[in-house]
Amino acid sequence: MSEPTDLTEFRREKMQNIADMGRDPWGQRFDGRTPIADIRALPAAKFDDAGPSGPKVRAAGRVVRHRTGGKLHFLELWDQTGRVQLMARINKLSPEDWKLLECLDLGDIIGVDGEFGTTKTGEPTIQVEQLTFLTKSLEPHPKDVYGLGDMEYRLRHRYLDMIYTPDTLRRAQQRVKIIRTVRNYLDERGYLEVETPTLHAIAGGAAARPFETHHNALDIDLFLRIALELPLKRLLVGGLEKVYEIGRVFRNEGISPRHNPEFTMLELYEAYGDLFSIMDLTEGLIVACVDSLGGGRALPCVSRQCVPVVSMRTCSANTLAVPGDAEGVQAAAAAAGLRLELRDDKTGTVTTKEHDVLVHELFEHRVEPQLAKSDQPIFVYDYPAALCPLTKRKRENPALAERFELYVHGMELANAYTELNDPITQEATFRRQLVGMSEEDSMAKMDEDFIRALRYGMPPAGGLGIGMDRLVMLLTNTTSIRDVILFPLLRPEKA
RNA sequence: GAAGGCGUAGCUCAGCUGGUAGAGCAGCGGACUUUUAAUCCGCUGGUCGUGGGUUCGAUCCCCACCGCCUUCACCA
Repeated sequence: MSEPTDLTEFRREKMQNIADMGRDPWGQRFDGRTPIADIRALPAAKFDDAGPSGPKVRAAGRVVRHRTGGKLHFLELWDQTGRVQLMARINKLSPEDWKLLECLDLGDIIGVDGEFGTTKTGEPTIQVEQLTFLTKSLEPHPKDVYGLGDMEYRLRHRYLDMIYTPDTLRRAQQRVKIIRTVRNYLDERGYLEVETPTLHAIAGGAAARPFETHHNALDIDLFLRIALELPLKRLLVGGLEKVYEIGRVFRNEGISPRHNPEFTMLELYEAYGDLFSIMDLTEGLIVACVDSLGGGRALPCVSRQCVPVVSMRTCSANTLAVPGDAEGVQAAAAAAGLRLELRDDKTGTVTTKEHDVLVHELFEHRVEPQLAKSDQPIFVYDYPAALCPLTKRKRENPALAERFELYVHGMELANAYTELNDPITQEATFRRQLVGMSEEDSMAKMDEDFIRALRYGMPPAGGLGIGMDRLVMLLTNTTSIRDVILFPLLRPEKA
């Protein structure tokens, strides 16, 4: 990548010096080390050459600081659990190890054996007695005290970001905890985790542009999945009563602080449930995730009483003061600066937007910003049915769908339905969606097999989708999805 | 896809209506056995994102391109 500079030349020289001493610059197996966090938890007394010695420890890690002196060096050793100071005194080391010490650069990986204790100033420290060289770092490391400022640099050198931006590693570890908590929570309640295909012949289950690919042997075009929904519902037909999948989905759309082209989704289906049983589950699940990180429940996401359940209609009416009739909505939409017409760029056709679409746009433009101001998580329900093709309609009002979304700090965190299991209605909504769809979107073809599966009979069910990346963002208090995805998509560097 | 901002040493950043670049840290040499942003003395380090243009002269002004960031659009 970068051309050799003087800085790397010096490191190469030192690598050669190490090899000339008969040490391996690339190291060997190193058994019996203790994680630095565990070492720091040991009882530590002040070093005393005359008195009894402290516990002998072995640690391995990366040198992230060093303060050299004539016959006394201080270093800092870093591993994934933390940092600890090393003290190297010339009279405690063999002459060979002292020579090796003088070949160390920032970023080298070493193993140490020594006594654990504290220095004069009380700093927990390993007094090094034996030094094992494990890996030479040939690239100059950033000086960590100022941190890494440039986001592009951090993303293109994520490995350095993990070492020198403590939050990056911490969040990666918290992400693991959260996902494991979700699995445990669901497993304990009898949900089966399954894996369904990533390559789909028809990209269904959501309305997003898919990535396209091609299978050579079958000579067919395939799509990376945009949702997990349709295969999982087939499993409900097949008799699995509680299923979930945590998997990567791919959407060929814009990149933003809340969107990455590939992201991790939880989808879950529960036979004989509905959106309210799912609401309970969602709360329990998220609370379990909050608790898994320790640090208490900073978010008021504890019980149903604390979580307002807001109807989209009520919400719209309160915030916008419009009646539920079509004229009122149109007037409010116009006042909000929304376009009332829909133009198809390909055909040039101009059509009036449907009432339901306008309600939804009003919601997004006028109500969502209000939700963002709320400290409380909010379940929003009573979505216009036209916006929810996979959702069962309310029996008492078929214009509304049995769907809720959970908003936290204005971010859509979860999306749930009472699932539509009526194949006749399902086919009709699919057909309605496909009418007038542009050529570009025609890959969202009717999934005939899914309809067929419904005709065989899918039990009434509740379903849930949670964007895991956004959940991690929420629980780790970050505002960019790039902070919770270790390798977000970037344009490749030029050669 | 649109608008705005940014790109200077290994890292973090200065650089004044245009006179071919500075600091701290890192690095190199030296001193130092209790430092922890160690300190002290000396030194090195740059195709100022890339390519054009204007100008006697461009890091600075103009154009194009590349990359990142922010907002918007897309994302039922």
